[in-house]
Amino acid sequence: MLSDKTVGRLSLYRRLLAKLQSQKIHHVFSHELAAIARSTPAQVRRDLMLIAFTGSPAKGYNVENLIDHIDGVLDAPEGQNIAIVGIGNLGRAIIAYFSGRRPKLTITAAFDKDPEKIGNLIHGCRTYSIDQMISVIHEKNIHIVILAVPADEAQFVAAKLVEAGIKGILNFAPVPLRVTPDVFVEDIDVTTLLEKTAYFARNGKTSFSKE
Amino acid sequence: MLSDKTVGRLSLYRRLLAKLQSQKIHHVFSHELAAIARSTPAQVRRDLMLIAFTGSPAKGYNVENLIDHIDGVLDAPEGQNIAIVGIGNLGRAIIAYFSGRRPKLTITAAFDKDPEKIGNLIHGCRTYSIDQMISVIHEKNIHIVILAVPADEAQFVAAKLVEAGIKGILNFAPVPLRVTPDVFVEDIDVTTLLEKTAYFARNGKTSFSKE
DNA sequence: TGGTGTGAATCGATTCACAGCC
DNA sequence: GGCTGTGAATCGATTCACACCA
Repeated sequence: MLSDKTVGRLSLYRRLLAKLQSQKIHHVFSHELAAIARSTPAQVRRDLMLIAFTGSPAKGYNVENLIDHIDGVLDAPEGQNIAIVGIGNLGRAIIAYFSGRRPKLTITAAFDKDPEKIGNLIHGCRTYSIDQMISVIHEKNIHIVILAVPADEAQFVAAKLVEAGIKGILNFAPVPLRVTPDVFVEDIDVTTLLEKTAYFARNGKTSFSKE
Repeated sequence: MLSDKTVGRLSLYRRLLAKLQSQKIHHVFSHELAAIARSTPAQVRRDLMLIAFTGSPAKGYNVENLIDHIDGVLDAPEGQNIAIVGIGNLGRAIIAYFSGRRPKLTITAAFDKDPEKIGNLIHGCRTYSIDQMISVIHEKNIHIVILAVPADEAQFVAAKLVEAGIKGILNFAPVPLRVTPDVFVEDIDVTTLLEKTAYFARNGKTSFSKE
């Protein structure tokens, strides 16, 4: 299985390669891809080696083929449906941002506890009551959820999601979720990330210095 | 200098300790803190060792003292002002979220290019034109910026921020920023994180399994 | 010559394991 | 007995360095 870090970089490479493709660039060397991805040539070559993609010393890597190859690794051929819970500013921002961005990942349902919001369409995505969550998740064959609710509701919702058979949670709530071990949780803890930024800005850690 | 990972965990510990404090819990053992932080006892003890905080075998760590000690490591005593660029749904969500949350980190200015938004107050934070950015950043002594603009504007704004002498950027734009090496950049790449969640949800990586 | 693919070396972070203490 | 503090061992990720190729 690929490591967390490698999967993250592959996702980034794919996005940068799509940009190159739109500029009619058809081949790229590891040092070129590394430069735009803020990585190193050796890292790029290692990552591509791990997914068994090969280039040629003469022309480097073929952009189209590499995109297709990464698609083959990262995407489910049949696509994956996603739900989002919590339709505040953050939830709306996320729906707007993802609408139409990744063809194989579609946000197909939104949930909120506010009765005012039930039935609303946001970028074509319908809002349901949290009470309907488990049945809608089953109906729509959803296995991944974006959790964008306040901290004090996160664990309650997470428990329901586990009950509904969810396999992955992208968690924006600043709370370490307790879930069964078969569920993958990716935390986005904005407070911590801001505190880290403040700490390193103040203590002069640069993107390059090692100490 | 503390590592990135350690700083992140200290920020999390502090938040969890504040919760314990509000529950009138005054001492905590490394295995207890580890359990609520989803970490390990050895990791907790190592992190606290790195900031030279000591506990006692009999009672564990004193919650109040540890919070104060982490404050001393992470916070600037005089506080740090923060600006945010880009007042869409995401920008508003972030301002609302941080308003009053960390006393030593205050969002004191917002910037947007939309003339409609200039002058608005959002949770007490005034919106300025991007044209005024450099001078306002100097006036308000801001060294940290949250970047929440669309991908195609991010590099342009980042260049201006570097020019303004910013030392840290929390970057929500899905673009690897090119900045001078004295600037610390923390990326929050939601697309990549969602793709990672989808990949591991599909391939059955659990929070515990190692393979 | 200047790139790829990759075993080996290195580096950093985590975990083990145990001495010392209450 | 069960905890802390920490040197040593381990593990995982990155980087080096070089054989091989066009």
